[in-house]
Amino acid sequence: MTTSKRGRPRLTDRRRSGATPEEEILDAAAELFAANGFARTSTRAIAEAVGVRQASLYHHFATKDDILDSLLVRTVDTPLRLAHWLSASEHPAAQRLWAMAWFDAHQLLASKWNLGVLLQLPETRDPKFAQFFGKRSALRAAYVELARDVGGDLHARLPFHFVEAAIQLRVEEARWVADVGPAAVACGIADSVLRTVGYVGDVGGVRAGGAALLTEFENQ
Amino acid sequence: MTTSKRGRPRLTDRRRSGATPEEEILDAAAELFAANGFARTSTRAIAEAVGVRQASLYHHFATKDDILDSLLVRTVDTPLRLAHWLSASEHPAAQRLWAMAWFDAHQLLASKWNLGVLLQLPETRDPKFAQFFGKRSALRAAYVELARDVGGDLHARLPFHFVEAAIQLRVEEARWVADVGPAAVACGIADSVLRTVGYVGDVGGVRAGGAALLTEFENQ
DNA sequence: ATTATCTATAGATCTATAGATAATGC
DNA sequence: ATTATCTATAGATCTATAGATAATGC
Repeated sequence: MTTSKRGRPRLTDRRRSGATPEEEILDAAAELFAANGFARTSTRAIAEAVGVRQASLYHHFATKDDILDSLLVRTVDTPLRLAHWLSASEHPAAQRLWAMAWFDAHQLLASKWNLGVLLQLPETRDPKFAQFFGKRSALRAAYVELARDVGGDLHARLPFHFVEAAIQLRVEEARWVADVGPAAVACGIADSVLRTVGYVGDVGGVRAGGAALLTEFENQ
Repeated sequence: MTTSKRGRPRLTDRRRSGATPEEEILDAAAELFAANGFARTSTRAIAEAVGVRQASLYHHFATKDDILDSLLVRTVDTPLRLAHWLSASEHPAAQRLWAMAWFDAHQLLASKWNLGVLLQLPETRDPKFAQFFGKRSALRAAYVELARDVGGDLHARLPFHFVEAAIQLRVEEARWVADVGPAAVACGIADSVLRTVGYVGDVGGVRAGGAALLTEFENQ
C-alpha cells in the first residue's frame, strides 16, 4: 500500500493505478496500446501517462517490446487456466464450452482496457513473443477440443474466433455493449457458439450449468 | 497492357501486378500493410516492393495516409453494393442474410492479400478516413437490418462481427482455410450466422437460394 | 550502498519537399 | 511541354544508453 520511497523522487505525483512502477507502466501502456496501437504509441507517451521521464521506463523494462510482452501474457493466462481446468472436469461438454466462451468473451468485454485489441495487432505475430504465442495456440486448441466434444467436427474452428469478435464489438458497438452490459453480450456470444457447433437442445439449462461451473472455478 | 513510356524510365523493370503505377503501389502496400501493419510499413519499403525510389510514390499519392485510404475504400465498396442490392430485393430474408454473409466472408478469405486486417488496424479509427468510416457504418447497419428481418432483435449485432472473424481465421488458421477452401469456410460462417439470429429451419434450401441470389447480383 | 529517478544525447529511423533529369507527345 | 521518374536532404521523430542526482537502508 505505502509506496516505497527509495530512489530519487519523481517530479510529478503518482497518478496511475498500480502498486509498483511496473504496474503503473503496464496500466498506461495498456490504455495507449489499446487505443492507438503499439507502433504509434511512443515510450515518451507512456512515460507522460505515468508521470515520469521517458528514460525512466528503462529501469523497469529492457525494451518497449518487453512491455507489450508482459501485457500479452497477462491477457491469455486466465482463459488458458480455465481451459485446463475445464478439460479435467467431468461436466457435460455443452456446459464446458458455454462456460469457456462466456468467461473469455466477458473478460474481453469487461476488462479495464480493451486489451483484446493487442491480440490482433500485427506486432503480435513477431516470433519475439513466442511465450505468448504458445499459450494462445494452446487456448485455440482447447476451444477446438471442446467444440468437438459437443458437436463433432462441425465448424469446430469457429468458436474461438467468434468469441474474439467481442474485441471488435467493444470497439465498434461500444454504446450497445454498455447499454445491455458485458454479461448479456457474453451470454449471447456463448449461446451462438453452441448453435454454431450444432447443439440443438435447450440452452437455458446449459447456461445454468455453465454459470455454476464458473463459480466453482473461481472458488477453486 | 502496353504500359505508357512517358516520363523518366525506372531504374528497375516492372515487377508488380497492376496496370498503372498507382495500382502497383496499392498492390505492394496492400501486401505490406496486411503483413506488418501500417505504422511498421515505411514508404521506403513500399517503394522497394514496387521497384521505384521512395520519393517517387509522392507523384501518385500526396501522403502515406492516402494510400491506406484508397485501400480501405476498396475493401468495403463491393460488400456495400451487395447490401444495397439485397435490401431492394424481394427474396426471403434468410436467403438475403445468408448471401450477404457468404459473399463478405468469402471476399475476406479469398482476396489476393488479407486486406481485412486493415479494417482492424488502430490507424483505421482516425477521423481522417471519414469516407471509409461512413461506408463501413452503412454496411454494419445493413447487417443489423438483415438480421432483424430474419430473427427479430435476437443477437442482431453479432452477424457482422462473426463474418469478420474470417479475417483472423485467415491469419491464424491459414492451413485449414487453404485445405477446405474459402468457399466452404464462408459457407460455415454463413450457416452459423443464420443459427445465431435464431433461424431454426433447414439450411440446405437457404444455401441454394442464397447462391442463386449471388449469381443474379454478379450478372446484374 | 542501493535504488529509482533525472538530464542529455547518440544514432537510427521516417515522411515529405525541392529541384534535376530523361523519356514521350505535340 | 508534359510527364514520371530520379537524387539529395530538411526536419521531425523515436528508442535506448551514459552518467548524474536525490532519496532510503544498513
